[in-house]
Parts: sequence; C-alpha cells; structure tokens
Amino acid sequence: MKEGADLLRIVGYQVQRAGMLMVMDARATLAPHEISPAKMTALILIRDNPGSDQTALGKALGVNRSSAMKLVNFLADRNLIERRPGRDLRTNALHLTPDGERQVSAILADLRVSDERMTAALTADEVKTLVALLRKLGRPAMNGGRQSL
Amino acid sequence: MKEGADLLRIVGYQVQRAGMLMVMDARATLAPHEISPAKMTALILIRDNPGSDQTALGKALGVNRSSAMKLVNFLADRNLIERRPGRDLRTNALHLTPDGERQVSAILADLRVSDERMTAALTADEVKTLVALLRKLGRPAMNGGRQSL
DNA sequence: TATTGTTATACTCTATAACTATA
DNA sequence: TATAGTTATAGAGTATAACAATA
Repeated sequence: MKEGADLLRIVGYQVQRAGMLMVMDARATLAPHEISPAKMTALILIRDNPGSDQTALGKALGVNRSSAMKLVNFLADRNLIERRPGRDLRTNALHLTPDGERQVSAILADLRVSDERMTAALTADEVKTLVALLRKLGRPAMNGGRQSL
Repeated sequence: MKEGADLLRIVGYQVQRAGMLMVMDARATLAPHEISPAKMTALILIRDNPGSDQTALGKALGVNRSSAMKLVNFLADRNLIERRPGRDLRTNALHLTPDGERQVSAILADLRVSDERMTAALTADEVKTLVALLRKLGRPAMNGGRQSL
C-alpha cells in the first residue's frame, strides 16, 4: 500500500510510524529480559532521577498517576527498584536496587544494539540532526521572544 | 524529570516520545469527529489505495488481520467506507463512500492544523529534513549495493 | 496447502473515579 | 483545599487461535 501525498506531509504520522517500527524492534530485542520498552524507559528515568516520586515519573512518561503505579509495581515486584520514604509522608522516593543497577546496564546494552540496527541507514551526523529536530516538536516556535501576529 | 545521557542517545526513545506528543495533540483535535488518529490513518490509506483488501491495510498499519477487521468494521459502521467484491471470492475491496470522501477532507483540515501547531518550531526545510530522515529508519544501510563486512 | 475473512478470547496499556492519608 | 498514593473498574487496542470459504 502506498502513502499518498497527505500522509507523506503529515509529520505526526511519519514520526508515529517510525516510532512504531523502532519500538517493535526494541520490544522483540528486550523480550528475553521480560521487560517492555516503556518499562525500560521508566527504569532508566528512575536511575537518572533518583528520589523522584511516582507522579513525576508519570508526567515524564506521559501517563497519569494510576498508570505510573502499575509501572512502579512491576519494577518493584522484580526487585529492580524500591520505594523509600519521600520528602513528606505522602510521597515515595524511587530508587534502583543494586540488582536494578546491574540489570539496567545489561538490558541497555541490548537496547543499543536494536537502536543501532534500526538507525544503520543514517550517518552519525544525520542521527544528531534527527534527534535535534525531534526535540523541537510540540514546542512553540522560536522567534527571539518577540510575539508573532 | 531529566532525560539522562542514555535516553538522549537512544533514537527509538526520542522518536517514540515525539510521536506520542504529536498523537496526543492529534487525538484531542480529532475528538469532535469521534475518530482516533489511527482510524483516520486507515481512512486515508483506503482513500489513497482504493480496492485494497483488509490484510494489506493491516500490513500498512503494522497490525494483523483481526485488528484490521476492527478498524474496517468501525469505518464501515459509520458509512465512511464500504466493502465491495474483491479480486477473488475471499477478498474485500475497500472503498470510501461518498460520505467518507466528504468527511475525510473535513477531518484532514483539522488534522493539518494540529500538525502545523506541533511543528511550528521548525522551518519548512527542517520539516523536509525530518521526514526524510524518519523514512530512512528501520531500513538497511545504503552503501552503493556493495556488501558490508 | 495457503490465504482471506471472520469470530471468540485474552492480554496490555491507559484513564476515570473514588478513597485515605497527608499537606 | 490540594496533593500523593492507592484501588477497582472500564475502555481501547492488539494478538492468538481457531474455523469456513476459497485459491
């Protein structure tokens, strides 16, 4: 099936479709570790932001509190992370366990293999450009702070 | 929450995250039409590939036959598309109805507004570059047809 | 034998709403 | 009043497995 002129021009479709292909490969690659790409992302975010609470994790992942709960439960049940007392009595401070630290490195190695396979058609410069452009999406246009009409 | 060095480098994460932001905006924009971004994609694909069968539609969308069935049922129930006799007695040929043709144009207008809002920070050239790079993902590296070691 | 459509079923992911403890 | 965590429930979306009809 061919993508017509409209689909070729809708950036959201192109981004979403490429993302789907990348995630499908990542999912298959991570399957032996019994962890999904989204859960691996959560694990990495907790590692890089130790002491964060569940609500902040959810916001970073684009899901709500109760969905974040499920991710945290999954990771905690597998002893990859633990809930420690947070800044007040309502909040949990999320941290990787020693076992989590060890496993995240191993899984990350496999994830990088998948990522490099899927980006093999791009030069290093192209990858840099791609990521820079992706990170501009969903943000207001830059025009020196002046108000546009 | 901050994206650490690993997440910044994993292209699949960046693509998937940007795609999520784009799709979230598209979903909210299309909500009044009571159609999801994925279903709208299916509708556009059928319009641009009239006479295709359900299996081909599924492959184009990255889902299997039974999932494609649900999409086709949804669109057919709303009289946006119809199943006509296909190239043999097993297959359906999918076509937009006159009503579907009318509606797809209206929905597309709204979808473009969302897409342009989310890409407002990029120049026209940057959008072209972004789409070109996205379309290289998930394909083997180009090296003039010569075999790499 | 293989393919297409179809159906039933189950699983994953997510959201909503309500509740509690705390702020 | 507002916020964090929690729980139960429901709704999408998808996959698997089976079957009938056709190739």
